[in-house]
Amino acid sequence: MTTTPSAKDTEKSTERKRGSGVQFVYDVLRDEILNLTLAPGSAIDEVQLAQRLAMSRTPIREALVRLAGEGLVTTLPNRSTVVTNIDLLNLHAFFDAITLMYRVTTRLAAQNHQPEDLVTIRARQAEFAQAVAAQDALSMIGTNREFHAAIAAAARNPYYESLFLRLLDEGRRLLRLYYSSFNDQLPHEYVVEHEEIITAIENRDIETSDALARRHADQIVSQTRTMIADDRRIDIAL
Amino acid sequence: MTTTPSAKDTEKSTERKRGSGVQFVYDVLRDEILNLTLAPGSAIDEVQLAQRLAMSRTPIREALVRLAGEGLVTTLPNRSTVVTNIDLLNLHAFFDAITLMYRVTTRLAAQNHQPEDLVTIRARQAEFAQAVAAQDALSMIGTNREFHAAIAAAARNPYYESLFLRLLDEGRRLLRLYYSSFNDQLPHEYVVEHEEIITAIENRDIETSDALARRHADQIVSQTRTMIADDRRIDIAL
DNA sequence: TCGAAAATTTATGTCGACAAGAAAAATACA
DNA sequence: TGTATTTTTCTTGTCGACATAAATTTTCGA
Repeated sequence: MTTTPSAKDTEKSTERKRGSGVQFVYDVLRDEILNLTLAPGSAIDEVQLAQRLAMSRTPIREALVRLAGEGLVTTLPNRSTVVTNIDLLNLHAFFDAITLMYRVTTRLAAQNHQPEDLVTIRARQAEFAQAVAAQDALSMIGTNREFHAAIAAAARNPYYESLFLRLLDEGRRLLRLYYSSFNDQLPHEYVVEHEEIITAIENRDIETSDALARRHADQIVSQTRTMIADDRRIDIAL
Repeated sequence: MTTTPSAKDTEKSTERKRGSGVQFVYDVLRDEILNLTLAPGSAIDEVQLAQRLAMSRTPIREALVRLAGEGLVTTLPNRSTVVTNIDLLNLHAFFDAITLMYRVTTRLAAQNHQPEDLVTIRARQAEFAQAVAAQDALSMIGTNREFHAAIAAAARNPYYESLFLRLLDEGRRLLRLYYSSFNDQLPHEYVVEHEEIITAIENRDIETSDALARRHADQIVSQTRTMIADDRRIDIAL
């Protein structure tokens, strides 16, 4: 575990454009955190990262500051920065907030969407349906996020959008912990619910959009709760 | 305009603890941005700031990254970072979001507050009432923020809390633009409404809390809208 | 053998410097 | 005189190095 000569080295070392350094580190770290490649609670060594990504510590630190702002890492003063733990005790706050954001963004999408938004939303839904057909649980999580992110974009409210994206990412991390038991027929129900949501948005039916989003969120929340309840053994690992 | 020998130099230069640099810059910049000491749209010169605060550019850049994450500054790639403009065109999104956050945090405070929360909330309310009595518009803005921030803390939902704080700060910046016409009897109404909200929270009356918060928010929004409508001349300055 | 204090090591926070884009200025050409 | 091009200047992005705080190890004493 000292040095990681993994298969994901990124092209040449010196072939990076000026100004892309921070963004690159940010993307890599963010992805590894959300994929649980970097375990919650694990420390992030700046020097090691600098070696691995072949750059100085400066852009790495700036990326870490950014990630800290989004709550993905936690910086202990004068100490190491660690990947933020998944807080199983405050899950109710998470579920409460994400449910509200599902509802609000869907409502506002019904109200404010432009024609091109529906094209994007349908494209995301197609990708989600494809992931479901392929029984690819990981891909489902990702494409489901993008579907709702597209709706949030159509809602035209950057404040809701940014919170919602943050919550969706947090959920992605949470589901990764428990994605093993993803072999029931629930995913197909999600596909149907997505279709209903699209129709409601298209019809600019705000109340129906709200109701559908709420039902959808409740469904997701209760399934996630079940997963967690079924799999308590992981808790002690945190 | 080159060097600014203003009256706010901060003690000696070398007397700063290790690790406090970024936080210090962050606090200074944040305050100056919210007070409009740094005008929206104005560029931030890293070198000049480094000279003024007597430190290297590194901690300043990290503070800027943090501020960018909160939307207070905007970083143009390979270009200067500027204080984020107040977007008067998307105000409806702002009002929508802040109204919802007023409601949600007040609801949840009624539901989740602990005894010590009420002590804090009452203290903040006393400070607000004092600002109103003193006719100090600037202090009203600040103490009003702290009052609602205390309620948000009692709501025990960090997701709502962080969004709400961000919105309250944005509102503080907005009101600064228009705080001149603050000489009517409205502030006293706010004091009364605050008292009613406290009572509803204390009684754990969720629905009343919600209704009061909504009315309070509508009041604030409509007053702000009026201010803006009365004072269009500033728009061209942006 | 155990515990406390001192020394060492490790990693972070900060610094000054250099290089590469972008804006501004200067020059050349029509 | 106006426009295009080159040059200069200026600011940002990145780097390597040093200093300091915390963790770790070592040493000393009871």
